[in-house]
Amino acid sequence: MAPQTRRTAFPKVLIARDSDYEQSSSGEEEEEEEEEEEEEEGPPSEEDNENEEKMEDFKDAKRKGKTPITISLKKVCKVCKRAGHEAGFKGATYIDCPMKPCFLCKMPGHTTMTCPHRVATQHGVIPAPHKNTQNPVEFIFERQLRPGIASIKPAYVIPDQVNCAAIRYHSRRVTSLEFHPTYNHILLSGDKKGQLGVWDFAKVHEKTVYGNIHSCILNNMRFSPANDGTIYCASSDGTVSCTDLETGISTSLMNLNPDGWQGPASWRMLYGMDINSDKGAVLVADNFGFLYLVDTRTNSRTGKAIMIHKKGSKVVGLHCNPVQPDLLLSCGNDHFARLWDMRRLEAGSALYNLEHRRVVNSAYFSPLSGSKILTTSQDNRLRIWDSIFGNLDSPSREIVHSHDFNRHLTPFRAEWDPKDPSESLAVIGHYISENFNGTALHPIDFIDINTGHLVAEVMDPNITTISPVNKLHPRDDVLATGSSRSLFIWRPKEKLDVAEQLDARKIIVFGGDGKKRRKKYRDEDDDDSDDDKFTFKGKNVKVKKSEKQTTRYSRKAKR
DNA sequence: ACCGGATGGAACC
DNA sequence: TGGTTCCCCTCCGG
Repeated sequence: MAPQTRRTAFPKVLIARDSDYEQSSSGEEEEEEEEEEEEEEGPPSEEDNENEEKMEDFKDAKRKGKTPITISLKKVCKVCKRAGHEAGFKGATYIDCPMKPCFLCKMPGHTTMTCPHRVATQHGVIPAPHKNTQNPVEFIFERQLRPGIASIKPAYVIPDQVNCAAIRYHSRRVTSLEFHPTYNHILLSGDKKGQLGVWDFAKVHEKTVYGNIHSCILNNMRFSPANDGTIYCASSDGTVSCTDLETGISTSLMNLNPDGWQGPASWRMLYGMDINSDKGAVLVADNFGFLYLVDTRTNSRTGKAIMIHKKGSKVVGLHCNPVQPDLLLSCGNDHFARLWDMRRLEAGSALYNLEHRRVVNSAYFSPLSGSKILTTSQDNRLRIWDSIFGNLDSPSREIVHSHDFNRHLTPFRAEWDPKDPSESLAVIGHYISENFNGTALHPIDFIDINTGHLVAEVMDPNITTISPVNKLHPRDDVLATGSSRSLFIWRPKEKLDVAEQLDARKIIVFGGDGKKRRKKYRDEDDDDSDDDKFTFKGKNVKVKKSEKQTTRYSRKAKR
């Protein structure tokens, strides 16, 4: 939204040659030998010296707001523009630029290949300090609660095989997922365009897409606790909607942009949302730091907007404590997650302010006891804050994990496994790719947040896109993934029979696809009716025509 | 097969 | 404080 500007002067031209360094430029070398300290990196290498002059020029031009055009006859790193190394894929392995801090843990001196946090079985563990050992709360916990907690943790069950079809009914990337609270096979999905999909993944072909509820990003959705046929959605169009899933009839409970588009400075977008059934309220928060309450009985806004995060900053997440209805957790772009008492909601009155080094993508209470908080921050760390064994002044544990990509992707959020009685299993997509048998894949990680161990990485050679949106089923061993525009359902491999495993390999992309895309495969004007038919579990479903398409989840091959 | 665009945040000054 | 520029593994479609 920032205004586009044009360069006013022609930039300097630099030429780097393979043999000895020679330079031709647009003319006079003013202030060429101006003193300037090189950025603090290790000792300069041969290549550094060779290119010093060029770098000076580069910086010089940069200072004047002109980016020089570098005509390179020499192989140069695309990241740091220096010779002697090259960042990028070597086969399916990505080689980092050694001049940059580690892309995983952000510390200088090594790359992701050699990062100590990259060891698979001990993924990025920073040991948890065991605090407050003589704390009376802990004493009571040990006396009264510990006996009720199984000492031997049940083995985790990991849904690691795509078993029913991948579906692609969204025309833009998926931004949110929610399982139906009572129907086990219904998955709701929202996308960047504001479309809401309802998918019965047991009857694979049964899907409904509501395209008229919102006009842009569907950021969060929650089922009504009172009526599980009703879903609330918060969108970047500034409205909260309440939709009946049977009829598709939707009402708008609140519209923060009643006057339409008046420019980016006034356009309000709704991000975080949760429902407090105890108070009969839908809580939503916007991109200017404000919280709004909507009464679910009257479907109308109550009270005034409350500033809960830094003025002008986006509040991306809200979560009500599952046990204590008065506790509210929020997180946002001001680098904080904040804990609030619903009875005393006013600017600056948070009970705790959980500090992070970067933007906080999500903050969730643990699903059963509500005593732990799991946050995902753009500094590539998951943090666990424990209100019983720790205090909320600092995290009990930090887990280094690659999820810091920002633009063009839905933000990664670590999600609890709602079925895990020990409240220690979390799932989160992985940004940087790993080399799996020669294919660069972005796995979905299952992490034991008590130990920091990577319990499992789930991936499929046909899914080459990044999977930032993941949700574990509230009752079944099922994982739902939103990756680009596609949805995937995963189940544990050992629970699939042979036929199901074969099915999983056969049927891949089907369903209403974008018309423009389908033109790629046929020229005639088309609607949904003339796709090839395919039988899956006795149901007629539609699949793409070409053989390639039926064996791939995504369109493009990656090498 | 290439390339531009949609985009958000941070680091500059 | 605001305007400007840059940014390391996107992904789609023209």
